[in-house]
Amino acid sequence: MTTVNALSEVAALMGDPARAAMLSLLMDGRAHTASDLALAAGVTAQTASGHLGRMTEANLLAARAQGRNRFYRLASGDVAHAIESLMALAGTRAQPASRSAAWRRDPDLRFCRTCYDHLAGQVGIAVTDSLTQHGHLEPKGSHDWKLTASGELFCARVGVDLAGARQTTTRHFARQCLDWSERRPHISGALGSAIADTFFKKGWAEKLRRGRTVRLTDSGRRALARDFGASV
Amino acid sequence: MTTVNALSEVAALMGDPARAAMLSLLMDGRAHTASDLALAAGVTAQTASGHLGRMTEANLLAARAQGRNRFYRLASGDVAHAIESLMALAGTRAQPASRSAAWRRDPDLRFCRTCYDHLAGQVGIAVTDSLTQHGHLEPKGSHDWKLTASGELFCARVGVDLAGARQTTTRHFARQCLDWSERRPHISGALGSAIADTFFKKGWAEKLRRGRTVRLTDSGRRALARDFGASV
DNA sequence: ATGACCCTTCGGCGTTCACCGAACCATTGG
DNA sequence: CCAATGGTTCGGTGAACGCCGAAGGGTCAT
Repeated sequence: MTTVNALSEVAALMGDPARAAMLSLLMDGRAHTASDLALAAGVTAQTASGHLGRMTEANLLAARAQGRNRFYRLASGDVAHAIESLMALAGTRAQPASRSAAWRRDPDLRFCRTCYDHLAGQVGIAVTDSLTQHGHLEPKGSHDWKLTASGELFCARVGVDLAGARQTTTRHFARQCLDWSERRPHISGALGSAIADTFFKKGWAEKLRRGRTVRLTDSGRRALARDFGASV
Repeated sequence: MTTVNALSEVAALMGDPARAAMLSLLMDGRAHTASDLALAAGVTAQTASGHLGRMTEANLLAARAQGRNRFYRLASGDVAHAIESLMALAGTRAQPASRSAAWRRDPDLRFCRTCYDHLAGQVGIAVTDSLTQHGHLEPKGSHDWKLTASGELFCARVGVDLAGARQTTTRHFARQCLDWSERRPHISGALGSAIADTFFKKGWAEKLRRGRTVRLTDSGRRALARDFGASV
């Protein structure tokens, strides 16, 4: 009974078009101002404020005041994961015709994007597949991965900050996150975040100014081939 | 953006308390009747029908008519995954299978009964599972089974009158029939009837005087273990 | 201070949608 | 045949909620 109410309440929060637009923008993992989110949702500031308050109240968002602005971000990776799962469902809703139409509309987003703080899309899947195929990563249960001994060596060689990822105790270490465009799980959690950080820090990838789209640089493409044995 | 609208639409479907209650019940992975779901949601049959129609339309549920009943189940594991992700946000977990009042009203009926002319209940499912797990039977489409070459040999060895079953041209040969109590398909059609006949002819099972309840004899229990590799 | 900017709270309006009563098919059993 | 059961469709009603205008409280500049 309680669990049912909780399900409907959180789903109803995501079920409003304005709130969904806000959440969609926040899927880039960055913090956005209230007015920025109002603009993205196509509503006035008052309306947006109400939405943001409710979502913060429900622990979907985390708020932080800074000067005159108020910044909102997704409260946790779990929230991003749930949103991604729902998007995966939405992708299967209308099968072939409208799928290919909506599919081609944003090929860059499909190719590489941030999902909260880790990589998603073809690149995210390529990284994950490389790790599993080389035995660095193994499925553990239905929601997690296990980093093997060879995986630890691999991280050290490539420069992934494993120690930093292990420091956070409040967070899942290696999580399976269902990719909405590829429809297969990619690596998320603290490890997924650390891997993404490596990509950004080494200049292998860079976030575009607007949206969740990520551009894979030439050196990133070479790194994928050299270190991961993958091509995209 | 198309993906935003799709997100809000699917989330809004889950956001209604009545629909959430239905989905929560369906998380047990089984198929449930429309009235069962109406009861679980605490709404009338008309209201439930509307909800179920909308969720089926959106490919969240799959419907299958059987006799007077209409069985609904989650359309895919992805749907279950998304629901579970949403439940995780509220810190609660999917509830295990809940036993209704009708469930324990007649344990014998649940154990073994006739469904028209073939076996149903735990025994019917055990027989069907044995055949599929040994590669004798394969799903064909969404309503039929295919009897493999090894399945033909198995029938000959156990004494199922395959030739007689093949004679009837007016009837489906190997049909999937959704089990009322187990909520999974068991074998029906001419082949299911022939298998049941074998059980009755060899004294493995006998129909009780009244009702559809069937009693599995001791020799039937041994035959299940010996010939089918199953235990109930 | 004064204005400009950002955000929130309040109140009233309008649309949406979940709900049920009633009536209408379909299947089954006697 | 008819009665019983399960399910759906239709129409009207009521409440919930998203929306904006107006007003108020912070924060930063000049």
